Amino acid sequence: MTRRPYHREPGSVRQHDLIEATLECIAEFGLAGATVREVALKAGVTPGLIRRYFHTKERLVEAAYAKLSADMTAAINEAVGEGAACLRLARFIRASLTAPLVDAKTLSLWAAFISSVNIDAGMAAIHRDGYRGFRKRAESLIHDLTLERGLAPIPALVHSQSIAVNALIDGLWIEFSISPEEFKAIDVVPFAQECAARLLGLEPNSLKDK
Amino acid sequence: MTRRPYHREPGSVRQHDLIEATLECIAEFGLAGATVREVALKAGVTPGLIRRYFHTKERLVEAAYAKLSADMTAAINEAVGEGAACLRLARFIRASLTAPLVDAKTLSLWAAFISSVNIDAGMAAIHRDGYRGFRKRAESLIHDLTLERGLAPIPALVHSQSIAVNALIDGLWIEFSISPEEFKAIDVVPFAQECAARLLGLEPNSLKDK
DNA sequence: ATGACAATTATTCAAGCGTATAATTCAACC
DNA sequence: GGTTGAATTATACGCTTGAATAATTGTCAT
Repeated sequence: MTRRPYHREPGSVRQHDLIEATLECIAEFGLAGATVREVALKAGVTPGLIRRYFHTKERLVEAAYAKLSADMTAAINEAVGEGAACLRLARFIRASLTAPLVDAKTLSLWAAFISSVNIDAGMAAIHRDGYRGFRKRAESLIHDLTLERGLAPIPALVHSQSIAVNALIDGLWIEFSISPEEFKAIDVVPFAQECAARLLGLEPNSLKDK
Repeated sequence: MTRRPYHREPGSVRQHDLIEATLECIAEFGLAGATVREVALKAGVTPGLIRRYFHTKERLVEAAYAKLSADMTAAINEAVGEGAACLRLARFIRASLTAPLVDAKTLSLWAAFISSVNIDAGMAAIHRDGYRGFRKRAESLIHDLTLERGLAPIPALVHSQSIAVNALIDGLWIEFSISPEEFKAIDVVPFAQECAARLLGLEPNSLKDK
């Protein structure tokens, strides 16, 4: 048996690699398959480093969830960009319903983490943070859109509209991520944009981004 | 150490108890926490019985997923009942968005199973069966509703409408199951019924069941 | 140069896992 | 009323797990 070559890396790189390896392991083998040995192997290090940088496996998994949540948020934020509210909302819908967000592995990861939200208080806290941001962003887009149409935003109405649009997007995201082959016939992005327009009482083609 | 009293039960009772105990364990401790010992303890039997009735733990978990899927389907089917299509669809929405379907533990279970659909072929097959039935039922309700309005159902349109309504319901189901306290201000059933009416191009109050 | 120290690897440990098998219990049959 | 056999319990086994600790390596200040 030969000793693994000793190789130093900055702590931030090690943490990043371990988190990424954890996400890959969970996506491939499930939460139970993300063992310290498997994660370390995939990250190209020794299991002891997990203890060094995350103290326990539990904290590593929490960090991985936080990373996934942040990555998904960032992907959408980046896609939304600047411009008219109707255009930003259309881009918001597009980003939510195309790769990399729509992806079987991403859905597996999301489901694995969601399943532990009711079990683990730490995971629940991470979930709360990420999800609230997601909802608030949709709400602010719809708020801006209302202003753009020359109407006075009624907070309660904006709130409920954002819940409806978010639910529609979430549901489509799940269905298309989990069984893309079942919905081949539908072009999900324009379809979702039209549905959202209906929910908001807009003309069907007012939420296109292309 | 005292020997557990020997108590015979019909095989069907044993299977039912073990499946129920498995679901409880997964809801409480996650998939990884549903060990043969914990499940047997909760079912009031000895771990050996799992092997006897399900051969492996894997098959027990698959049976538990099938049971959850069947239970959810049955709860909705029972609630839909008979009557006018608009009434049945309204009841379909109500049943999907109230207890026992809307429940934190049910969501935990569902997420745990979904997270293993991409990993385990057996789970994928069970998922496919259950989910297809769910989609087909919504589709047939919308089909009947179209006829009821005196229109000729266009298959592609019915199909896409059912996808949209299903997505809306799924999304609301998840949001309300996972954080009911965040949406206290909204009466989800009439809200969902109005949203579905919008998606289908109906008048807002045409999908009420009460 | 070298000694201290942090980073990394290697080893060890007790606990818990799924499974396999052996030992018991009870009811039904002849 | 023994006997057989299925249902149940109990025990044993090999393996994997997360964690703890020991051994090693390289860097950097002095």
